[in-house]
Amino acid sequence: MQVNNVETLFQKTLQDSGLTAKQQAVLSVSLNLFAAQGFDRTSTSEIAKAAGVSEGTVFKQFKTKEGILSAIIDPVLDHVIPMAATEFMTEIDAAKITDFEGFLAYVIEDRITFALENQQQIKVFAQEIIRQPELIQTLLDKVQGLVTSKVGDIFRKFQAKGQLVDWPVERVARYIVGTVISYVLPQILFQLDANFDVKKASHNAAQFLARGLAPEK
Amino acid sequence: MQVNNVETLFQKTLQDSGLTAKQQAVLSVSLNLFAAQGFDRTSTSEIAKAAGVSEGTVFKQFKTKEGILSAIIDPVLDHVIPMAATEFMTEIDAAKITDFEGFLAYVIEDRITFALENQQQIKVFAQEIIRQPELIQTLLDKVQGLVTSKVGDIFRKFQAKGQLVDWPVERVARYIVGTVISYVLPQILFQLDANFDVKKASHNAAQFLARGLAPEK
Amino acid sequence: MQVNNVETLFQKTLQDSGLTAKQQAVLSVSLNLFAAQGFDRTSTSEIAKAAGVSEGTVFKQFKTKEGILSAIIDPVLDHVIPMAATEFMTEIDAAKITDFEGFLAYVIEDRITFALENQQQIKVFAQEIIRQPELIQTLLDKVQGLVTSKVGDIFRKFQAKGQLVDWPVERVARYIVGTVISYVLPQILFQLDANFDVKKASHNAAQFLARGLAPEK
Amino acid sequence: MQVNNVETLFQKTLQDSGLTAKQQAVLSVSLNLFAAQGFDRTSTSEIAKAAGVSEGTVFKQFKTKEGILSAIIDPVLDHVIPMAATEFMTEIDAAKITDFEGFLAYVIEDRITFALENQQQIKVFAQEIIRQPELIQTLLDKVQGLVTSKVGDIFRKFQAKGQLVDWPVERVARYIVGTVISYVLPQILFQLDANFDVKKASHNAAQFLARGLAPEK
DNA sequence: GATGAATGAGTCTTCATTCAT
DNA sequence: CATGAATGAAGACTCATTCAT
Repeated sequence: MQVNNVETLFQKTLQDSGLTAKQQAVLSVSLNLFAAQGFDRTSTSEIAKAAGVSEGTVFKQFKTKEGILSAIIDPVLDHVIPMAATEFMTEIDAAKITDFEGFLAYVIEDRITFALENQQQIKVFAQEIIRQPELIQTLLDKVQGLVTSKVGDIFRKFQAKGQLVDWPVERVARYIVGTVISYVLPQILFQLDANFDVKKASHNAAQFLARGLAPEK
Repeated sequence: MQVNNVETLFQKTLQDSGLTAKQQAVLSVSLNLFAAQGFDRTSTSEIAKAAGVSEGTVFKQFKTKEGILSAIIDPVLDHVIPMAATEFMTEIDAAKITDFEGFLAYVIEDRITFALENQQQIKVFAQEIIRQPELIQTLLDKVQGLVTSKVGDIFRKFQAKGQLVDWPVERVARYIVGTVISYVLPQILFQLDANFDVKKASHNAAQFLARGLAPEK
Repeated sequence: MQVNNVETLFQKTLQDSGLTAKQQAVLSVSLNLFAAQGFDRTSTSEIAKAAGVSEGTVFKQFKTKEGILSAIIDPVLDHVIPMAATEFMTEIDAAKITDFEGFLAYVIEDRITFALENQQQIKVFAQEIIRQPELIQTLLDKVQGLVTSKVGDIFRKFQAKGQLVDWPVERVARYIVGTVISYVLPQILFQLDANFDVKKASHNAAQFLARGLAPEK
Repeated sequence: MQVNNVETLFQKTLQDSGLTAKQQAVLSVSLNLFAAQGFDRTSTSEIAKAAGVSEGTVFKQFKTKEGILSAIIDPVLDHVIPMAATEFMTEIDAAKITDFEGFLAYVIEDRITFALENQQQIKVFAQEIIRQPELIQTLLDKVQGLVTSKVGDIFRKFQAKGQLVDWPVERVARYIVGTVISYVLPQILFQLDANFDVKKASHNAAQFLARGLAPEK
């Protein structure tokens, strides 16, 4: 099964970025600190100390503190998410998965795993989105075009097969996303459930969704 | 239909609090500023200026900036939410609503309305929860005891009537909450949908949930 | 033996002052707080709270914080010390004490006792003197005229009797004062010696001084 | 004659401290301001302005205002005083000074000179001791071990020679210290005597002490 | 490129003092 | 007289940012 790992991709981005080791340390450390205590509660001197560099170095490359945040968020927005989406879409071979519930189980497990593996970035992103609601539009713009048509195709295929209710794509997507989030968000923001079972959660969610999205009798 | 309005309750709390008009202004202004730009990005001098009081006045009553936050959040935690939950529970007369989907539609509309009317507090709360994950446990503790048994009773009644699948209460609740959130959260955090139709949203959500939570054939 | 108790005198001053009970509480509490933690480190709100009065009351009578200090120090300067000095001088009956060492022992014990009984005022005074060196001149002016002639007379009497070296009054006084202080100051500022024996200390000091101030052979 | 100059030692400590010129200016200026107007009455902005640096610079190095005080007091406690004591002890060659009064005159002049040359530090120290009585214990601990045995030896030598009364070391030391203080303290805290004659004062003090501490006939 | 000392605007907070009730 | 809410100037301290080395 495919497991997207944004961290790896992000780090590869780092290496390809031409940044020195110290600058990469700054970014890496900033990601963790921002995720753990928030952007506003993380000082640049804290970053410098944690990264083992001077305070000047932090600004040499990124100009401002916001610049560090951008350097973390932008590549996610520009490359990681699109790339992940593309890979994801490519890999989905709807033809092979004829069963809608099976499709859901696959997708959900994949996305939950993805999310859990990238808690840090998601946390930073989530915090930033609260402060900059326009970010979500940017995100939607990036992903939507890419995903919509493909997802729409898939949904239509399942609808044609009589496995999916005849609702608009957005509505169907909303319930899927909402259900996945009800599992993922508590897990990411607060580690409530220490022994969280991704497999079981995905199966349960898929089961519920398949029923709720089954076509009218 | 009953519409809980936390704002009214909160302001009543204010009036009963023995706070002077100026102190209430501080709290009121702080709520709006914290919601709009976040706790960390709101300075006490900004609050003082917006409330039309001196900076000393802000601290005379609330001791610290965190104290203001507590004065906003604590009553919500201590009174508003329990009170709202009680009222809500009391009002639900499961006997009258024999139809599960009707029950859901009622509950969902009520809660969406509640949430939309209290965007500010919820936003402040949401931001604070990210920084203080233990808050959610406090919240759960407050509400759970109150809600669980009653909700459990209702669910069991619908299960007995053959309108609700025989899943654990938590699982059923999770899907309901997740679905509601998928409507409410975007609306609160980013005013994406200018002309959001609560009635229609509630109906749709209830429809989907009733199908997903229908008993096995 | 005569024991001057400035505290009693001070409190009598208070009662005669026409101050209300609350105002007296303010002064009394201020004395203790100033002695314990210093003038600068004691806030007026702290005084108000400790005295059980409102913040306004503190200023009603004494106008400023410095005013409180003055209300504590001035009577000491204006009445207590002169009165104590007068009493002291009056009581000394040099004629009866023909022995210089006996005279010293008497005086020293009396003054040490006096000092220990009035640690608070002395501490406040000491702290204030460091900040306002001119205070000591005021103090000297008050006491000197009163004491000098009398002390001078006594010294001259002992010199005439061949029990006291023929040095200027100031020089003799300096050694006496210095020696007494070497016993008293550590005791007042830091309670070093828990079981301090005034009687023995006085006797020792007198013995030493009598030898050092004995006339040349 | 040996003249300890703490100021020089302190400044050497500064130079060895690796502090920049600006930081040294902060310390130097703070010493003078603290001595002149007290720690509590000196604001950090005042220090910054007087030192010709920004307020941030003051805190960059010393973290807190108390940190500045520590940076002034600690080296005195840790290095200057022990060093001065050692030098002092080393230099005393009791063998050469067979006369107890001569010994006293030497010692007293040396210490008075030392004190007068370091008025500032002593004033700051004195003020701080009133607020932190435990400091004196620290000071005693530092010096006592160093001094006691040596001083004890010297005293015993003079006692053996029949030049010093057979009293406990502490008692003898107390009178010497008390007498010296009676000359030094007024001079340091209030510049009462503009043309103070160290030589004469030392001689007088030594003369008095030698008589008071002469062995019993 | 990296350093870290220096900056100064800005933050939270305290406190002596005033004044309407 | 007494109260205590309100004030605002000042205080200690932080922090993003700059720049000479």
